[in-house]
Amino acid sequence: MTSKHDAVHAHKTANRAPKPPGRALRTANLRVQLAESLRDRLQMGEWQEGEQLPTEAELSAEYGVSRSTVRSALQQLETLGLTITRHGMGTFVSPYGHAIKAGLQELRSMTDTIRAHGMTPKMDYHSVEFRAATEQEAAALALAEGTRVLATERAVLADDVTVAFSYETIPADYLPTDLSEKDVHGSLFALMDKAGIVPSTAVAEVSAASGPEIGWGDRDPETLYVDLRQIHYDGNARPVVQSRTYFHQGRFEFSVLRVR
Amino acid sequence: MTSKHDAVHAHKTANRAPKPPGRALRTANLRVQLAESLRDRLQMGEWQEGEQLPTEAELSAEYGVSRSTVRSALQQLETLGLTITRHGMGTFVSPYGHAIKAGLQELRSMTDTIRAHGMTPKMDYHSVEFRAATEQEAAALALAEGTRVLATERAVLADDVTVAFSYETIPADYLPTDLSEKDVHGSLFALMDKAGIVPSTAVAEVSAASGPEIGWGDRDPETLYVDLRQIHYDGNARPVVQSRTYFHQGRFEFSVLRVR
DNA sequence: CTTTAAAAGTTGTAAGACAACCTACATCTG
DNA sequence: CAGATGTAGGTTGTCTTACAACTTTTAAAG
Repeated sequence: MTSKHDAVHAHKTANRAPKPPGRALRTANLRVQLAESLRDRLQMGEWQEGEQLPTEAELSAEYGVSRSTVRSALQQLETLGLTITRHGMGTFVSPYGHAIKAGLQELRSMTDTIRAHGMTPKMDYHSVEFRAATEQEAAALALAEGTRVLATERAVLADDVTVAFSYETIPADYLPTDLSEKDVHGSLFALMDKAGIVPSTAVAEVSAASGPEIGWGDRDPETLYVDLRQIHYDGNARPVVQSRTYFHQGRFEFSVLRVR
Repeated sequence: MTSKHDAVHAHKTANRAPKPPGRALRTANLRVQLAESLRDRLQMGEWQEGEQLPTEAELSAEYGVSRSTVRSALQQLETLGLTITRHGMGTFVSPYGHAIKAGLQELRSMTDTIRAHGMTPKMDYHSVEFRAATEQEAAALALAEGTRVLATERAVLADDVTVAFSYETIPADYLPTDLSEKDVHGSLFALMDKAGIVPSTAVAEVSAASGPEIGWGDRDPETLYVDLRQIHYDGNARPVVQSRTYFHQGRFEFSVLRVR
């Protein structure tokens, strides 16, 4: 329709470009692109909680895709718990509040998650280092032991308050070849993006933790943390990042939207 | 096709039965029923991790539904992270291990979750009480203040080890009318099921906790807990249960499958 | 043996038709 | 008038058919 939502088709034609062989495709499916577009509009607050979305026919006309594709995208949103579709009535924004905007079930960078909470994110790098993978890391990332990895230690700040300490490990192969320690700042996802690596799934183990060995700088050793141990995978289920993040209890609550 | 998968159609015809008005439908959609059937088969381990599922055409023939419906169900599984579908190749079981069998993102009773971990669940009721809702409870459950609720305190055991303390509140209206305190045991989901209430979504807030006020009986006051505060909703997004569960750190780790 | 081409199998998208469901309004009935 | 009933229009649910796009296998050509 108008210029607003042409990204869907822009991608479609752009995919004819010579593709890097053996690499995970950016994402070919129309329905996935459409779902992402709608998800963005939802998270931008284009529709209120409980409000009805455009009908399938309207979306079909607006995006210039078939109703089948629109239905696929809408069903994806419903499966994620973002919308509720009722036979004969329409599709509505589900009323689960911020869980749909910043729920743990949706894989997003911490930067984005903090923004979704309405705060300003910042990353303070404590250390950045290329080194050989430890045995544990090699196992988690399905690498040969000793493979070079980038190891980072960062403090995550929201509105200039430290909300988490985070430790990440990424195989050096999955980063731009000319990268040096000095170039590492901001979002790690952005770096991997440049090398064509797109995390699409993650498994997170949740537990509680406390103790002086967590983090650095001025802090209370009695502090409780939510300990998130994650492994991120790309579209081909290949592990690409291992991370461990300690969220400062009380400063950054997060939610999970659970669906049947 | 054999009798094995006829449940899908059994439901279809059974839905002609006189429906209780104003009640959330059990689940009308064919695609949802099919997805549940496939999910059950996945969790029963019918296909190994990485293994290819039957093709869309095969499933269509096996279940006697159209390929569109099969696709809808498969896309639902993919959105949940249970499978990966590749253009021109097929649909495969995703290799994310136990996260797909007992991940927090899927709403299941604690009983089921413990079983999915390969352990035997048990509930020890510490107190069961009908009383008026507190202000906080009334707000969380969208009730008039003072509405009668069932309040329970339970210890959750896996293989006879206490893994969590749990506090639940359910509006009395949503339970069988003739229910008395003595009748409350085992799964609360089972009780609500009898009254036609089916939780379909939940929002869970995750944090860490510690202190002597958590739980009862013999225990170390230094113990760390993962604190899960949940509100469960039925298919019409009406809140039906409020709960707060403290998982004993180290005794019951849980995971979240995050999807983009 | 290597390269290229064709074929077969699988998922992705489109279009059209009709069923099932919901709401609102009009109409009938007592 | 009040309540039940019918009807029309809008929306989602399912099915059918067709073809495009992608992957692997097979066959043919060099």
